Amino acid sequence: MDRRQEILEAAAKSFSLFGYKATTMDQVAKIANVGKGTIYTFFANKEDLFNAIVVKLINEMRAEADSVAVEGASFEKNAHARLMQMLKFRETHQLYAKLIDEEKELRTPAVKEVLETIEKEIVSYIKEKMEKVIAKGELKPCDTELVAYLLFKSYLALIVDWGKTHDDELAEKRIVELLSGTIFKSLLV
Amino acid sequence: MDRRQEILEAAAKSFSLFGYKATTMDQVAKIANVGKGTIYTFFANKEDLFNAIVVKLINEMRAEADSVAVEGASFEKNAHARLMQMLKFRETHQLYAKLIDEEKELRTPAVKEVLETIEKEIVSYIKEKMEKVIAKGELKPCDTELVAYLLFKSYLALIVDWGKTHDDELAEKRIVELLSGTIFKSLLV
DNA sequence: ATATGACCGTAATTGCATTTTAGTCACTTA
DNA sequence: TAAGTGACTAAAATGCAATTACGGTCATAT
Repeated sequence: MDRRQEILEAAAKSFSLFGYKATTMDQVAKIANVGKGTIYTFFANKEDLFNAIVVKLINEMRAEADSVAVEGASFEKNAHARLMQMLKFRETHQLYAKLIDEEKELRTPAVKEVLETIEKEIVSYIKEKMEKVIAKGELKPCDTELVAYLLFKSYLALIVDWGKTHDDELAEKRIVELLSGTIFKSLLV
Repeated sequence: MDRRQEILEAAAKSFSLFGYKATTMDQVAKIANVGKGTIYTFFANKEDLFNAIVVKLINEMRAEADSVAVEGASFEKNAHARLMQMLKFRETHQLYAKLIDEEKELRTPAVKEVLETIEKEIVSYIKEKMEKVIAKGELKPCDTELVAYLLFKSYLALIVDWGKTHDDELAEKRIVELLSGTIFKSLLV
């Protein structure tokens, strides 16, 4: 079997299980059943290998977000479903969850960078979907970059941050009512 | 002069200059020109002394936020001015800025707690102002707790977070246009 | 009655020896 | 002879013992 692929799978497994810092190149080589030197014929260094794994993660996330959208549903419904799915992905996806934990506990710089990349990806994903819907005339034209950013940050605040400083989680219904009545409403034509 | 007051001033000075962790009780005693034991006749422990200082900080912040509001101006105008002022206060106020830095660098638990307290204070301050304006009939009744939280988090995202992952800061005008057209608009009767 | 600072146990820090790790490269293998 | 390997190296991380620094107390002083 293709050595590059074996290495990618081994690395994905190890990063998911132990995080970036605690994954060693020897470890990956052993899991992939290749010599350590072989890894360096495909990837420039550890970070390069890591980034390749993260590209896969981003694709999986996009696929999952796409899978919950419904053809013909309103922008609000689909954007909500997509954002909720991506935030769920943060906790569900073993590697993503591990990286968030590592960023909080270890402050590994490579991990911080990668998490920022993923968040930027989420924002541009939302922006992209918004622009499609604007082109269809369902939404008013607007500062899509900023609105997408605001939407993402709002969901992050309500779904993730709220729980950290309050005893009870927010009910999804309460969130929908809030955002439906404020941000989403104002975007309609 | 009143010993309690001397201690408070010395502590404020030291916390502002060196942060929570790097401030020692011996240090405070020396600056205040009292014996260390004297501090403990007024404050149960270091954290208790720290909290007393933070209460002062919160009052200063409220005062500054109140000072930029204009009698008779719209909720949007005043809320914007107040939130901008409080976010400026985060960077301007020596102690507040020091604590944010210490939380980022050192992760001192007492500092984390205190920063959460301050943020909760900001949210309830906004909530309080909102409810007054709703009582006057200028705004629709709504989930004030959540809207205040959303407003605060939105400003934090646009003013503070944006700059961390983008090269350029957001122009205040662009922010006003975004929020005016989305959240604020939807709150009007 | 109030204030003090020497004192105590614990936690943090320092300096150093040891181990681990990313990345290389001379050598092997097919 | 092109592709693959793992012993090797320099640098970084870790573990550890000795030392220092700190929050809080309390017997004594004012």
